[in-house]
Order: sequence, then structure tokens, then C-alpha cells
Amino acid sequence: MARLAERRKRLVTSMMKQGIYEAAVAVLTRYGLEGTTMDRVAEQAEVAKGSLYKYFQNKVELLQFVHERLLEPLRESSQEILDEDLSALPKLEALLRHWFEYLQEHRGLFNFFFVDHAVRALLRDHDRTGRTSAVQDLALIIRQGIEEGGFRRVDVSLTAELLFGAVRDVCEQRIETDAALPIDQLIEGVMDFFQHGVGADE
Amino acid sequence: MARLAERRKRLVTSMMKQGIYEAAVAVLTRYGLEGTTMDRVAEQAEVAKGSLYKYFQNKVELLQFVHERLLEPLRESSQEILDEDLSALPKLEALLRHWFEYLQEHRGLFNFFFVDHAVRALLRDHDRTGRTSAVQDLALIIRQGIEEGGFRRVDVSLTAELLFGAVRDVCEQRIETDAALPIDQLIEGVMDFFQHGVGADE
Amino acid sequence: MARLAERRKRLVTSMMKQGIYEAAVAVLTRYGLEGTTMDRVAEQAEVAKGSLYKYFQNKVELLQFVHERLLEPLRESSQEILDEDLSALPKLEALLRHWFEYLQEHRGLFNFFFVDHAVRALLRDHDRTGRTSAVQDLALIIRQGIEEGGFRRVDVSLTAELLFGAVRDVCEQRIETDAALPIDQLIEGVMDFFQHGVGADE
Amino acid sequence: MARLAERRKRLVTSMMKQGIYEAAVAVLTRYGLEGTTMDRVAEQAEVAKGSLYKYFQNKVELLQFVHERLLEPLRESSQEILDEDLSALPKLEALLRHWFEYLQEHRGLFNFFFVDHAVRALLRDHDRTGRTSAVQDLALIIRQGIEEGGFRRVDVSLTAELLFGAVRDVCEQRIETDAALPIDQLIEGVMDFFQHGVGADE
DNA sequence: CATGAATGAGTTTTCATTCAT
DNA sequence: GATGAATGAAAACTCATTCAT
Repeated sequence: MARLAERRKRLVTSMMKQGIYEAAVAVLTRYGLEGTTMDRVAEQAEVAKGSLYKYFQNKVELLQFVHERLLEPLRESSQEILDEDLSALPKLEALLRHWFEYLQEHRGLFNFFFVDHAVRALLRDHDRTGRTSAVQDLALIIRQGIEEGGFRRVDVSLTAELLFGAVRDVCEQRIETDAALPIDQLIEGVMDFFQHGVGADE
Repeated sequence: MARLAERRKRLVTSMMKQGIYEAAVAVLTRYGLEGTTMDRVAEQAEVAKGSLYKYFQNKVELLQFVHERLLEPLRESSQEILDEDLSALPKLEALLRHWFEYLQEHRGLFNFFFVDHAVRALLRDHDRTGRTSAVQDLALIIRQGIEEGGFRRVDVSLTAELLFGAVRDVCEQRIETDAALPIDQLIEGVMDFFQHGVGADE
Repeated sequence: MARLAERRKRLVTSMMKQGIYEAAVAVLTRYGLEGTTMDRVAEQAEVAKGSLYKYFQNKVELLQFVHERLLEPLRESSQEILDEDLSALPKLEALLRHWFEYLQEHRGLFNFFFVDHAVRALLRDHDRTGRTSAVQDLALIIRQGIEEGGFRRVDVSLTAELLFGAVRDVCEQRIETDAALPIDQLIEGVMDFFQHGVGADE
Repeated sequence: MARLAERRKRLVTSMMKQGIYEAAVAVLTRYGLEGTTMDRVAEQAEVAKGSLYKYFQNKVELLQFVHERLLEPLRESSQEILDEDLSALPKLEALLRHWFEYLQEHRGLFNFFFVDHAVRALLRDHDRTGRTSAVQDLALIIRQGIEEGGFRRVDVSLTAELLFGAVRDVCEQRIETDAALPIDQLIEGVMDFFQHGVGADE
């Protein structure tokens, strides 16, 4: 019986957190980080402000949770791509395409969680931010490419970092300027650069 | 005499602005953008709060000034490098080295003005932000490289953007983690990636 | 049960508003419009400053509320007098008497809401200010008087305006100088002037 | 010699005061009472802010001076009309016409000095405000009318007060609404009301 | 346990007045 | 005497957090 109550309680907690998460995402998307107040989140979640503090100790913790849960699906689907039986190059292309599409969809939030320094400062102590996770994914592919012999023996982590920066930057660019460069073209350009660099080889 | 008074006045104004600039830099470095209040800046500058508003109409204008002044010398010296009579590759290397060194020196502020989305939003209407300026510098070099025949005929602006992102990212990385990778090695890695990409020469 | 909570909540809200209203009235009376700060109102109401903003979006809205609530009863009772089955002259006399007595009671506030230009500017968009409402009441009576044949065919709105001005002025006078002229005598004088003017007719 | 210096000094003082007066009038007209800061007055007067405090102890004193000087010419010309050899009725008409025209010209200031309670509070201790002076002028004419036999034996000061209120009100009305009623028609209406009231001649 | 009213420190900005030069 | 930079109290408004019900 206590079991049952326990289970019910946990279920409620989890549903509440989900509701608050969705509300927070909506508010963040609409008002930006500065405009995201506990009041607005509570109202959007149709929950008393005080209740937010039942589920999250404070605002930072709430944001950390949002951050985590927002990236979870991206991480999972990225993992699936990583696990696919592809050679490095097409795998990378698939990953990039996936990212661009995901960001396209969540453009409102991208800034806060990938780019925004204020958020990063806020979440500093947080384990694996989307960023490090993403860089590691890239590193994995690069390492795979080297092992397969398709890639040169570059410094893996530096290269992953560089690639991530390059990609993030064009994402940013796209979002800030509502730029029109279609995804296909973008990917082609990135892949080309990544593969051959700029040098007019031999 | 009026001349003299005039001159003295301008000198004082400029010194005050400099003092406020330095105070703002200190506060930004220490407390971040969120924590940078006019009160703190005034206190740090050892000036009355009201005086800030004598020299800057409002907070945004003050931040714009800091932004401007911070990047001015970087822009100027970058220009000098661009003007040198070098072929594209060594020119790029010189530019990167210069940037890395400058950022090393001003690490505390770099985040706010290159990375932070809130700041970029704040300064969006500002003419040439550091970013576009930097991207344009890179584009110039790439174009030069193509003309010289050393580079392939890549999409110049996309490539410049990618390169900038890559570089910015490792800077960020360096700053946030106090990473130790020495500048020489970093530059070598970046140049290598930029020139040849990752693909194994076939 | 929800009903009860709802009801209680509304009651509390209404009591808070009333409390804030009274505090605002006290502060306005004591310090004048210029001296009426949200801080003072909060302190007088023995409420946190922030709470004022729970009940009123901003200072203007608070003042509008005070204005409204102050004139509401006057408007209602004026309406009752207008609806009475009296001929124009006694009706006017009754109305004036009512006004004088009401103002006697609320002397401290009268200035801000009838006379003060700054307030009028502040409340300009407000629907029926006390002023236009009053002028319209007078116009109604004058029109009635003309229809009954007791009044000449004067320009109704101009005359209403003139009468209002005349009355307002003596009210002001009474309040500013704590003048002693008893209400009966005042009304007699006003009515006499209004009816016959100054001319030694025929 | 001391004499001469003395005289020169007084002359300068008087010219400075005049300049400040004109600047203050300009600022008041343009920005309203709220927007009239010492900074703006100083700038308009092309005088250092500190200098204002050489000629006027504080802002209130400055405003009192402006008030005084603004009404001086109106008072003087009113006096001339009062002194003319006219019977009461045409004299009153001439006076009203004069007032309307003067106000038309200085409409921007009218509010502050005739209507605005804040100003009146500010200037409360000031001797003869425009208002009392004007009421007294009207009282004089009414008294004259009674003596000439053209007016009934009304309560002089009350009637003067009523008339002033009526007139002031339509002035206000005119200014606030930029109402179009031409002066001639306005005067005719006021004179008619003043002479005969509203009652139908029996 | 949920609620949401209440809190009050903290933010940007203004401006009358002073005082060193 | 003239100047205007410097001052700092005071204003409106916000919002994370608490706690009585």
C-alpha cells in the first residue's frame, strides 16, 4: 500500500515536472531568458508559483532541468545515428543534417542553450552541456574516420572542437539573420570544407 | 584661452570615459553582464552614479562604448596585418596568432562581447560588431588566397564564417577551461585543418 | 468550496484595494500629487511596495482608481437627483447643494481631481472625467429648463460650461481659503446669478 | 565710481534675469512644468546652470519670477482698460476680449499659471496671483455697474468670482480641446449669460 | 500538499543643488 | 563672478523567494 502511494507520488512528480518543463520552454521561446520569470512559468504551467519551488529548489535548478530535458532527445537521436553502421563521412553528414533540422524546429531555444554565455555561466557546474556532448559526438566520428582510414591522423579533440565551432556559428548565423541558405547547400559546404579544407591540394 | 579650456575639458572628458571604461571592464569581468549594474560601475569608478549619465546617456550606450573601445585596437592591428605584403597563408597565420594573443590578454571580457547572445542582441544595431569585422577580415584573406591560386574556389563567405566559428570556439574553450594547449600548437592545428580538412589525400 | 475560496479572494482583493485607496487619498491630501510616491502610499497602507503593483499595474492606474472611486458616489447621487421629478430650477439647486456638501466632505482631494491640470493630463484618456460628467449633468438641466419654458433658448453647452466654471471656482475658493460663506448663502447667490445675470432688467 | 559700478551691476543683473525669464518661458511652453528642468532653462538661456542660482535662490523663486513677469503686462493693460472712461458693460467686454487674446497668444503658459494646481501650490505664498488680481478687476467693474445703475445689487465678490470661474473655464476648454468657437461668439455668449442669466424674462 | 499574496532588495534613470576651478 | 562637472537622494517598477492559510 505504501508502495502504491509511493509510486503514485513519483508519477505525479514526474508529470508535474514535465508540465513545468513544457511551460518553461514555451516561455523561454517566447520571452527569452531575461523575460523568463517564475511568474510566467507558473502561469503558463497553470500551477501555483509556490509549487515550482516544490519541484525545483530555485530558478537555476529549473533551468538546468529544462536544459537537460531539452537536449535529451537530441542526444538520443544523435546516439542512434552514431550507432548506425555507416562510414564516418555519411554518418557525419547525417548527424549534421539532424542537428540543423532539430535546431530549425527549436530555433527559439537554441540561443539559450548552445550559445548564450549567461546560460552557460548559470549552468556552469552542470555536467554534460549540449556543447560538450556534441563535441564528443563529433570526436567519435572523427576517430572512426581515422580508424577507417578515410581521415588523416589529426588531433581528434581539437578538430572536433573546430568543427563544432564552425557548425554552431552557421547555426547562429541562420537564426539571427533568418538567413535563407537551404540546409542541403549548407551541409554540402560544411562537408566540403571539413573534408578538404581550403588548400588547392597538389 | 577658450582654446585651452576647451582642450582641458576634452581631456577631462576623455579621462573620465577611460576611467568609467576601466571600471566597467572590471565589473564585467568580475560579475558578468547580469551582475553589471550602474551602481557597481559607479562605485568601481569611484564616481557618483549620476556622473555615469553625464558621459553616457544610458547603460546600453556605456556597454557599446566598452565594446567599441575593447575591439578598436584589435581591429587596427588586424588591419595592419591585412595590409602586409604576405601571401594568404602566412597572413592568416599571423592574424590568428594575433587574435589568440589579444584574447589571452583580455580573456575576462571576451565572453561578453564575442560570445554572449544577450550582449549581441543589445549591440545588434551597432555598426561593425567585432564579429562581422572579423569574418570580413577572414573573407578578405580567403579571397586573396583564391586569387593567388593557393586556395580552391570555395564559397568565400561561408568558409569565412566556418573558420571564424571554429576559431571562436577554441578561444572560448581556452578561456572557459583555462585550457593549456599552447598557442603554437593551436595555430598549427587550426592551419592544418583549414588547409587540408580531414580527408585522407587520395 | 472553490466558490468560497473564490469569494474570499475577491473580498480580500477588494479590501486591499480599499486600503490602498484610503492610503492614496491620505497621501494625496497630505503631500499633493507631486509628493505622492508609491513608497509613501505603500508605507501609509502598511503594505510592501511590490504589493501595490499586484493590485494596480502602475501609478497611473492607481490614480485612476482613486479618481474613479472618489467620484463614483457623487455621480450616482447626482444621477438620482437628475432623475427626480422636479422642474429645472429646484433640480439645479438640489444638485448644487449636493455638490457643495460632497466637496465639503472631501475637500482635500477636490483639487487634484477637478482642478489640477497635471492630473487631468494624466487621466486624459479616462472615459468620463468628473468634469465632463458634471458639465453634462448641467447641460441636461438647462435643456430641461428650456423645454419647460422656464429658461431662455441659450447656447446649452456654452452655458453649462460657464455655470460649471463658476461653480467650480467658488468650490476651489472655498477649499483654498477655508472660506466661511455658508452653503445656503452660496447657493442663493449662484442661483440668483444663474437665473437673472447681473443686468438690471428693464 | 562705486556708483557707476553699482549701476552697471544692477543693469547686468536685470538683463540676466530677463534672459533667464525668456528662456524659462520658452522651456515651459515647450516642455510643460514637469519638463522644465534647471538644465534646460540654463541651456536655453545660454548661461551656466550655476548662474541661475546666482540670480534666483532656487527653482521655486525662478518660477515665481516668471509668473510675476508674465502677468505684469496683462495686469498693466488690464489696468488701462479699467481706467478708461467706459460704462461697465463695454468695459467688461473690452477686458474679456483682451484676456482671451492674451491667452490665445500665451496658450502654452496659461495652464501653468492660471489652472495648474501644482503651480498654485508652488506659488502659494505669492502675493497677488493672476487669479486674485483678475477677480478684483472684475469686482471693480461690477461695482461700477451697480453704481451706474446698470447692474443689480448683487454680492460683488461672489459674482466676480463666479464670472471669473466661468471665463476661466471656457479658456481652459479652448486650450485643451483646441476648440474652434471664435472669440467674438464666445464673448457674445458670455456677455449674454452675464447680463441676463438663463431665466426667461417674465 | 498546493497556493498565491506579500515581500523588499535591487534596477535604471532623473535632476535640484553645490562647489572647486 | 561665471562655470558646469559632480553629487546622491529619490522615483517607478521588477521579481526570486517565502510562508500563512
